[in-house]
Amino acid sequence: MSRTTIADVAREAGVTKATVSHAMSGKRPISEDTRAKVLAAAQKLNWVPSPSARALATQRANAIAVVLARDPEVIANDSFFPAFIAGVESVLAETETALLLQVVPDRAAEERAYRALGHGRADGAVLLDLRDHDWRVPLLEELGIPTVLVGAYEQPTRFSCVRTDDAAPIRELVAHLRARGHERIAHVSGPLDYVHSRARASAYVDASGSDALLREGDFTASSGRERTAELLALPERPTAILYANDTMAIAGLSYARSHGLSIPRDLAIAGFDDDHLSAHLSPALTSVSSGPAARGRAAARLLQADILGAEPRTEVVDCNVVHFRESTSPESTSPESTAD
Amino acid sequence: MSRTTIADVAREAGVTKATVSHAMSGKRPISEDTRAKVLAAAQKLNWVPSPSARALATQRANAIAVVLARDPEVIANDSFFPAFIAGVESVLAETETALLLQVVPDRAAEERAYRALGHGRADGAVLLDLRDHDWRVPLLEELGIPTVLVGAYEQPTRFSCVRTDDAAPIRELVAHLRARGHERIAHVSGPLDYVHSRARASAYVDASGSDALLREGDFTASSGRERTAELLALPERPTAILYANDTMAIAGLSYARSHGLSIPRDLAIAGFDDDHLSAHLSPALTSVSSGPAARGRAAARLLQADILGAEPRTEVVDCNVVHFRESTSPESTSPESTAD
DNA sequence: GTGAAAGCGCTAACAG
DNA sequence: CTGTTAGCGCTTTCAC
Repeated sequence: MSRTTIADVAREAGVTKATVSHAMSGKRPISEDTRAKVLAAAQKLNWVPSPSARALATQRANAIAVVLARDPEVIANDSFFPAFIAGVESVLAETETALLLQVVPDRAAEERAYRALGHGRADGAVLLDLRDHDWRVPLLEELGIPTVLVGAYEQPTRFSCVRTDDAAPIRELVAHLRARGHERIAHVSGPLDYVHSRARASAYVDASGSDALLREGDFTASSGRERTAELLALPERPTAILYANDTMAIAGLSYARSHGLSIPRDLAIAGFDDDHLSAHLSPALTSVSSGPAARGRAAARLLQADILGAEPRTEVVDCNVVHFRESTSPESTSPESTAD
Repeated sequence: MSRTTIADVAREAGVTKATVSHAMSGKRPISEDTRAKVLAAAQKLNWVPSPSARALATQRANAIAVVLARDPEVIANDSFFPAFIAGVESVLAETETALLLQVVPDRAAEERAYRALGHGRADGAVLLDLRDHDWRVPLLEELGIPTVLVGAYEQPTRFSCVRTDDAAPIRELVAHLRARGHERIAHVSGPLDYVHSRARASAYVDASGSDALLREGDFTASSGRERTAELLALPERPTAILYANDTMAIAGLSYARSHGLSIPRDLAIAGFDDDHLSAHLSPALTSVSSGPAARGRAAARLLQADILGAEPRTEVVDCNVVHFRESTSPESTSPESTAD
């Protein structure tokens, strides 16, 4: 069961390990003759270089990492994450780079995970769900690990960023609802310590002129239900609710319906992230497609460039598209198609 | 920027590298005194062991791999995969094990990826979407890499398996439709070279008594649309269609509707994998929840046990639940809740 | 153009 | 109970 190593290949080809290494990498001139012999030997023995040995010697792992502090459960019901990962992988696949996905239970484990990256477990990291003064940013800066921040982040940083204009679609939605006569428009946000949740929430407050109808959710269906219940119990209940994701929107929709409200007649509803089935719901759900795949691709590209020594830079990926559907507009009735 | 190593810790604690190593792992008796000194030094220097050095020395990577030959695009629109990964991660998180996800463009790259695992890039592999006489199985057996097969596989193997009874829910669906007077029940399957697709298709053929209305799809919305178009163009068109996933079912549903059919009156429709939004569609989609998270957890457990030296074994995770909803039964009208 | 040898950071015999 | 010494498989000086 002992694996074949570079030494085996060298022996088979009648050269030294150094020659094999250079014949494969092309990092120094090799005669056509010996290169052919080496290639043949490697082929014959089915040799692949050991990633850990190479990582140890070069400090390069050919992998990038995503460390998640979220409950794994959330991954399953989130429409952003899978599409984002798909976008990342579509870029990584080109260079046979792997994605190291690590879910950690607590802060200590999270920190350990990032420190381990510095030792050639991965060459870079993607940071999602940033918070204000996120502790991970200075840590990774200190460790000197190439990193890309996905989403809004206010503090100065020398890392690459993938940004989107989170405020625009919210303004657009509020305007759309206003135009239809809605005056009490509520917002169920994501956790407000996330920068992106807060950016959207404050765009909402700006556009609607008040935070009286702002409620904080946590992206789960149950929080969508609960915040909706609170809002609908108000003496002057809202006539429209914007949710920070589709899962909460649908939970809210179900709740409202089970309490006798008709959507969108009695209550208009909009989601965020545009799950691929949202266009097919009844009523079709108005939602904002946030271009997760495009953002994943951008993040992977920036990170790979950074790893290869390019200057970090910020890229604004503007792929937010509001899909207006039945849940906010009684008249429109044909389900639209979703876009990436 | 030079990382702190075990040597730094040893120096700081006034002991040797070996002592540090053993103080951390507990693999040999250490006096309380020195252990405390070592721990303090490690803490002070924020030391984490280098995963690649450790992998090189122990042949253990503390990671397991999932290599995907699919188009990344498919990951984004698949409801099984994210939930499965979430299940896997929920088990791995307990032991700070990472998941190495690698998407490969072609067969050669796929083989290289598996061979690289043997060198301590990962300790084991999860195989999805098995085919008959899948070449990956003998390869991994030869490489001696602990592996778990998810889904049906007919050939003998010494690897662990996570199985489910794929036939039962199909039989149940066919019986359900028969009881409602349907006589021409069609099936749009997944690619028939997948063992699980074929298992379901043949259960369908057995239950329905014929393969005249069996069509092969590929899990994409467009194939759902096309196969539906073919079926509905038949002189005697089916009155019910079972699809191998919800994405195809919904595409079929849209197509049928746009051609003037009412669901379920003119055409009953059922999906598979029970996307978390399917219960909220209109009509709510009858679908089979295949317990992806439970299967992910089982796969991770079996694999970890195998890695630690346990005998491989087959576990039947029976978590298929058919959710009968409006798309197959005119009378039932309240959207049910989904379960894991 | 190629070989020899050192070393990446860790673990695991083997001594004491 | 702890120190010494080899490697794990690769890359990379430094010689030739």
